[in-house]
Amino acid sequence: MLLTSPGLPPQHAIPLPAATSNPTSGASTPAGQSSEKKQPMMMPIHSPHQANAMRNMHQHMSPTVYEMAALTQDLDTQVITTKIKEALLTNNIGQKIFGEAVLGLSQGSVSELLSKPKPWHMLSIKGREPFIRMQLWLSDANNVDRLQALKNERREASKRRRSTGPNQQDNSSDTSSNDTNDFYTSSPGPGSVGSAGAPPNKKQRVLFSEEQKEALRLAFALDPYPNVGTIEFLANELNLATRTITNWFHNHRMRLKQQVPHGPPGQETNIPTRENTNSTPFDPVQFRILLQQRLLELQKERMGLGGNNPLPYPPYFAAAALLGRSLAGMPGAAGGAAPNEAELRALNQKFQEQMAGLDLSMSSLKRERSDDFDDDLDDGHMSENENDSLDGETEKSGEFKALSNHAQQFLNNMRLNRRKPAAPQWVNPAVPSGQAAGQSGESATERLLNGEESSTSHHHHQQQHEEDMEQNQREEEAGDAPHHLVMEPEVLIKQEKEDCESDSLKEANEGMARSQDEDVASASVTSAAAAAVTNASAWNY
DNA sequence: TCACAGTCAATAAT
DNA sequence: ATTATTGACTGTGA
Repeated sequence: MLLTSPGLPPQHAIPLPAATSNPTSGASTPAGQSSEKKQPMMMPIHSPHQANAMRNMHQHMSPTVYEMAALTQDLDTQVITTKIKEALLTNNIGQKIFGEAVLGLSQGSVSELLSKPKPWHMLSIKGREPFIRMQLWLSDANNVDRLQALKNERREASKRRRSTGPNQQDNSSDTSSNDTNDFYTSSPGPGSVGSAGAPPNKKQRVLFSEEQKEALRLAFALDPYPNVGTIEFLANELNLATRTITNWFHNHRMRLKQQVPHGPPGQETNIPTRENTNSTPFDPVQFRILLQQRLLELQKERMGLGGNNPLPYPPYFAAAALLGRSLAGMPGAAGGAAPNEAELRALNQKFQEQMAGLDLSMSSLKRERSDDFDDDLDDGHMSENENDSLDGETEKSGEFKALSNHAQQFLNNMRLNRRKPAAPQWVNPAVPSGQAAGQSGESATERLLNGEESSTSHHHHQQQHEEDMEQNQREEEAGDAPHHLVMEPEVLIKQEKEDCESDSLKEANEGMARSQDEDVASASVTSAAAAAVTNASAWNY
């Protein structure tokens, strides 16, 4: 039996560099059923001793972080991160070490978590775990000391290594990792490349040029949920892989949503916000025109003129949508037929009017990567005459001739599929039926844990049916079922509204919370659990 | 296959 | 040296 010691952060994150595939899914997974598990389980368990020692609380092991994350309703992530930041700062502890040792996350992730914590109700259970860990860490008396110790340890290790020559993989202290190693040429998957053994296919992060970014932002403003046709069109225009385009859209959507968590009182920003992105279906012609303008401006700005004004975007979006709507009503535009000059001119006009008051200037004009200005906009003819394309009717013909091809076919596959984004699945409890989450096999467990009384309690109150369940469960625990805690409480916090209702949870929480100190205050994390976890030497120190 | 949530990890910026 | 940003990837679910 392996009791997963609750607080253990997802181990690794330290050792394996590239091997993204992750151990978690390891062997299991028989053929069929995919229903993988994820979450905390299976870790090597250091020290079998004490493991079961403490864990007698009603023979129920203390909740795992996952469970806590699932059962905790409402936690102020902002407060937690503030405390953490403060603690790290005053003790001179870096995000890197904190992330690795406490959260099991990389520096970048920690940074994001700390600086832009998503509100609790927006987090999935998985996403809540780091916050639970932070909370637990905060309530750990020796938290700082331990990290400090670890820090020293590492420093010495690296020092030693440096002086003793290149090889010599430190070792003593489990927590190796460290800077400068990382070449584990292991790069498993693709294989093919590698060969030379030297440059393990690095990741090579492709940087977009300002122009490309601008184009993407524009496209996003016009249609945050582009369909395949649009994606392809963009990929073509910008000379990027479609995969890259979709990645960008995904990332952008997510990151946009992530910020602006405040402003609770009414006031829903009109960020794209999922599906019904009504507005127009994205018109390549329109896109080109707008883009051209943007690029011109961009260029202008680059050449001195610092008329730059920040924040073009949010407003920009609204404007674009607006624009789109008006254009939609126009004859040829988006109609399907290649636009003629008159129309184009009209479009431009419209556009100008609409955009008149806005500031479309680039906010982030910093870091210009040496005027590669037009190299990426395919045929380059984009920027040729910067003599203010608008108004003149000269350049249109040539330019749009080229475009009409794209546009043409584009418009064809357009409007087919416009799939609506799946509903957000925050804390999707569910376990609707079938195997769903659990997968630890036995449904008994699920049922048992699921919903109300779940952990803690079985002594007091209720439940008609569970008598025997209890037993089942016991057996299971004893048996092996490592994960099993996959319980899926009826958290169902379902985004907005009703977010704080689920009484079942409340109950559970209360149950768990009985006794013990309470300095953790603000949080409703069960302090009991916290204590247990804490002294169970949970972290990676 | 798409969207999404989380993360990683290479770079940028401080 | 740290922290912030961000393109890409993995695991899920529909």
